[in-house]
Amino acid sequence: MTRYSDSTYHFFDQVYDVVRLIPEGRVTSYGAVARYLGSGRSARMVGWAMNACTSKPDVPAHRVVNRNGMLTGKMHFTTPFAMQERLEAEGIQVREDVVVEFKRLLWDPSRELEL
DNA sequence: CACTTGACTTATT
DNA sequence: TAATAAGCCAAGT
Repeated sequence: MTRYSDSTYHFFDQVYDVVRLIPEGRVTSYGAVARYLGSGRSARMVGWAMNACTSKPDVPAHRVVNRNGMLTGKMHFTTPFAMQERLEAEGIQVREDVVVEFKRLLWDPSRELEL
């Protein structure tokens, strides 16, 4: 198993916790999660964390897309279609690998959680 | 140790 | 509005 530094592992947990809070039928972006976690974390790190979450079925990774609503991570799922299928199963329409009405469905943790 | 890569985003041209 | 550059930061080579 790949080993990560303690700080990195902690960061992974933070990302997973936020992703688990995304309501069904909503989506968020890597950047939104990174901003919510703050403290020098970049969107790339969030994507990197998600890449390691494939073995964590309880993390709704399909609800995390890039800032344009594009399903950039679809190729990392069990099948390239799994991500879109899961989204559509929640009532989220996907067209040309992009979430329809993304702007309306966006769930920004730093705004929705309104700390 | 230097360079490339990547589930990203923002700024600049 | 679209293409490019720059910032990002850990891992892999």
